[in-house]
Amino acid sequence: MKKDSRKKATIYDLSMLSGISPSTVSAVLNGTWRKRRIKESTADLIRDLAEKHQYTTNRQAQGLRSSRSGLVGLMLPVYDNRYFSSMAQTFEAHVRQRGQCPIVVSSSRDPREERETAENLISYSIDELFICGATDPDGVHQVCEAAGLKHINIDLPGTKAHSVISDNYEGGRTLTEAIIHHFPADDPLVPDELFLFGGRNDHASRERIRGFRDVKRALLGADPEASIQPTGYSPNTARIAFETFFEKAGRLPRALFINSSINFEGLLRFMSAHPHETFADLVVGCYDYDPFGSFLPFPVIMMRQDVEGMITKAFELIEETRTPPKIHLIRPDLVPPRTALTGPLDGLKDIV
Amino acid sequence: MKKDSRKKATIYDLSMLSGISPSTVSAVLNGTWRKRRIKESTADLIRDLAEKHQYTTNRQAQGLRSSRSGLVGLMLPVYDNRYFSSMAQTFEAHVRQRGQCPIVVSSSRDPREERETAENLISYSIDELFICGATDPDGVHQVCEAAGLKHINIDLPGTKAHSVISDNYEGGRTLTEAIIHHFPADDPLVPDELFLFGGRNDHASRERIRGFRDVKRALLGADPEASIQPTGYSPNTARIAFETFFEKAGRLPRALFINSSINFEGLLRFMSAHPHETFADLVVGCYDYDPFGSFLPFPVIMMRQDVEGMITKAFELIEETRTPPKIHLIRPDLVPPRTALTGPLDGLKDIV
DNA sequence: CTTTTTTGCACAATCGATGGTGCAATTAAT
DNA sequence: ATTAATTGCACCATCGATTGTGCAAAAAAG
Repeated sequence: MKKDSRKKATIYDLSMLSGISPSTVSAVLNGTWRKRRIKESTADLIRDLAEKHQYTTNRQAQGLRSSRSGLVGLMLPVYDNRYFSSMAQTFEAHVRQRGQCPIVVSSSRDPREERETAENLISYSIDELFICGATDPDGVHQVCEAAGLKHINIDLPGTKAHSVISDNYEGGRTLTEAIIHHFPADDPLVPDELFLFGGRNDHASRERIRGFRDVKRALLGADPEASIQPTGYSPNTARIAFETFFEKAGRLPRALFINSSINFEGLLRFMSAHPHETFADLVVGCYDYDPFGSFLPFPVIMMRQDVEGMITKAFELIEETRTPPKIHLIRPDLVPPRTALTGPLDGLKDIV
Repeated sequence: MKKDSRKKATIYDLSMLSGISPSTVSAVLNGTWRKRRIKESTADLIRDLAEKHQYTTNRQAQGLRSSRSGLVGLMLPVYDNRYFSSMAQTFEAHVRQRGQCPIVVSSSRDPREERETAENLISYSIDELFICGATDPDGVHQVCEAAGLKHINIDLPGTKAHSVISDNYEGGRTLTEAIIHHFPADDPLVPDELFLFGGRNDHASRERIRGFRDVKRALLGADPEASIQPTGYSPNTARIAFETFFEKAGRLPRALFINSSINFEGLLRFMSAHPHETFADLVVGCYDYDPFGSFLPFPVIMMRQDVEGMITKAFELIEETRTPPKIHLIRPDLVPPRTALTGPLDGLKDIV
């Protein structure tokens, strides 16, 4: 009876089997059947049949017709660190809860690749795009705008669409204060013992640096220009910066403000080439949270960005296209050294 | 002239504008035009027009017609740890290189959710599915099989399709040996000072445990049953196991074989509740690599699973459906303490 | 027992791209 | 100058679901 069981059943198959027209089958299965005044009994019949034949709707056909795919895109710079991977995890949970399907891609912080990635996603008729940590959010905006695609910026702000980002200035202040206060009153930090490494000339780095400087000036009385060492977002350039500093100064600073966990990995690389004693009295503040990072042999104070809060806010705002673009700040949390926070993993059932 | 510029141009638009038939336009733009004996000049004309109007093909329509979407799926248990996030990163790179689009989803180690996730991906007519770390790979296989979808298991093996997994037995042996050899000859480890925590009753855990026991018996002469403490793959159950042990024994074992970085996070949670001295002479081996984990205050020996190797092998094998299902083992690498390996992040350009 | 209203569903066009088929016009062969 | 072969492209059905429209049959109103 059934044709090749390898081919999925379609509404036409169900139509043939039941003698009911394809349009009615469709209406029943997509829930619009009441509006179309289909008899309850007819609906039941079709639903049974659909179940029996394991019918699932072909989303390509559905999407073609309705020009909505049920796909929601998230564009990330990279997957492979705790900040972005928890972003992906949280995003996915939200999307699936709305009955849609997440499609997460990375674009390597390259403006051209960002635009091409967006184009590519658009060719799949995605319904919405979350642009996270883009180097050129406004470039991506143009592409989305041209296709009439709803979109929102996360992590790094743009000027053409709403943005939801970490409160980098306040976060930078808080972290800097925590670093300074970590030193005892009888042996306090002095201005040229506290350096900021990492980041580049983007909104997040600028704001964090501004917070860093403001607090440094206020609490330590001075803020030498040289205490800011932007390195880009790469472990390797950060490593080189640490090496260079170390060779010049003969030691690391007593205290480091590291701009991201990616840059922190640069410190790890530096560490692997130097004996443990090099870090005996080091204090690190890192703008990102990584559970293992929190337990290194020296005190590591971390800022956990509120990923859940950012994603939630972004979902609220993505519908909002009437009001002029605005930047929404989400406060990050200070995480003291040796702290293991719970995360998305804790949502899973504990099966042994 | 142009209609709503918010709507993407279609082959019909280009057809109207050029006076050339849609089928010819299509042939030119999808590359089959030589086979269809289209004049070079006609092709040029259409390509110019396509460029001018920023034409991109509608993948839904294309997919509907050809029943191939260009989407390649990866199903993960979770995103949020370095092993799986590097899996996602590596997978994406391979897929994009083949001109396809990655679609990564997580399924929480829940057999039902795994099958439903697969169904959902299938409804998007994905071309291939990589099933990574699935609790019930054979269940997912059934779903794929019914839809005629090519698929392959990674990380945890199934019996119905090819599997590419870490060489858990050899890895387990190597790691156990490394732990034991980390202790000096004048104060060697004794059998009941080395415990294995984490994992559950899955293929990976069983093989690692087998390697652990074999080496332990060979090098230490005995292997008490109690030295294996499966906890499932959750930070919290692992934490509880450490707490329980600690309360009973008054201390942690001198050496730990931890089954995964997720379980290692359970140790972090335990650590946050105990003073630093508790871990003064601890040696840890962890079956997974995390750069920050490698630099904890005690020696941490890690096994890095060869994600790149596994993904590469999986892409080779997924085409191979004639031969009976086989398990392909990929050797992991031993990573000594205080080692910062490079990873996918290093592929990015270093922009400051 | 008509006329009007409501119910229940079928028909057919549509979304955009693809590929088999057919048919002029051009070129080559005889 | 015919016939045969080749070139260049148009036509049309198709993939599967959606939706506006139309039309019988059943029910309600008169």
